[in-house]
Amino acid sequence: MDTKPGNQQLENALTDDSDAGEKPSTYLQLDTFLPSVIRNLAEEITTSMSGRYTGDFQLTITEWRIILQLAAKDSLTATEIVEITAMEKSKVSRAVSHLEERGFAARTPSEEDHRTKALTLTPRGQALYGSIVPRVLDWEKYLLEGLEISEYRDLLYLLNKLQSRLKEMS
Amino acid sequence: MDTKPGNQQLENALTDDSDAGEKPSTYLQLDTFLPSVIRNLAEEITTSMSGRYTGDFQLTITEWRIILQLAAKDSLTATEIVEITAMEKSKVSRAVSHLEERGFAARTPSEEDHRTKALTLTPRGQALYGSIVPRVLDWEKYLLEGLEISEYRDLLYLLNKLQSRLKEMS
DNA sequence: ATTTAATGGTTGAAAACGCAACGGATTATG
DNA sequence: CATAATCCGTTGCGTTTTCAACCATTAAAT
Repeated sequence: MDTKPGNQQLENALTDDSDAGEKPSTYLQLDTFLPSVIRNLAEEITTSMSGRYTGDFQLTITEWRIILQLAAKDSLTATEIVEITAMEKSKVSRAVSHLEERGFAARTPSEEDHRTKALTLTPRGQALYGSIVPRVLDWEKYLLEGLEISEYRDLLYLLNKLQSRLKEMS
Repeated sequence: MDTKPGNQQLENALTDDSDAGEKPSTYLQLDTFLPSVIRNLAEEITTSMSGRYTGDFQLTITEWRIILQLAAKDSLTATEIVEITAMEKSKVSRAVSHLEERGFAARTPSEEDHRTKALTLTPRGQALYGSIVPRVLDWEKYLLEGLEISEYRDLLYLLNKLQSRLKEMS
């Protein structure tokens, strides 16, 4: 049944008598399970909003996320983006390459550390950012009509707290 | 500079004098921008937790998310999963195929509507679920030590409210 | 009834991704 | 110092994802 070779541990777990067949004793309540709730929400947000930059501007979500970071900090290193966004480094690397090819971003080798490169938005990249931001803010405004201002503040606080907790854990 | 043909709209936007060169007037505050905050958080949660099922059990995140849904509702249709998780339908389709090949899930053609198929976990799939859940709950418990119980409740409430808002919007 | 539209799910082809391995640069260790 | 270990970023390769087209079935419209 199992196509991949040599994962006896999997088979052991599955033929283990515990829980097999009946409803497992340890049951996972889905609608209060944060990983699911947050991921589903994130996915829904993305699909709802991404039309504002994928269509006319032909950006992938990954590229847009990188542009957001670069616009906010002016200059960043690839690993810094990785740390902030929790994306794979190869994913970042290739997305930046693509942005560079299209003239939206630039990679400048650092003076101090010759391993790193400073990533920046080109003027063209800033113009792109400037074109997209109003659309996105418009969308955001619409979204936030669903929350009281105090709720918005609380939500950000709690999400940040969770974020800090994850940093502690890793 | 632009490799793709025929997107004059993009070029128009970029050569438009508004915002070009200088810092755009409409600036996006990143650390209070929910799409970024939530997506980064979701990504961090995934990378932190996914080791609990990808390693020994050789499941992709997508497959695990589907298993979670099937375990919670016993029987679901592909589009129902799509609606709940906001994943692409082809993504779901192929992931389910894979789960079926490995004997974890089954597709049973529906009686009423011959277009749909009822998706279920096989006993083997339930056993897999039963093996993973404790690991995941263990991780969750650790994560939630970062929040007060009232905060946890508030967070869920607010995330749900946001979710509802998104449904309204679409 | 017959045609038309909409829905559920699958699939081909191209793009994007994830993992592991790598090369060059720096830091730590003996 | 030399040498090992670490770090930054890129790349090869196999897998997954995406987008659109598609088939089969059901619902709506004329």
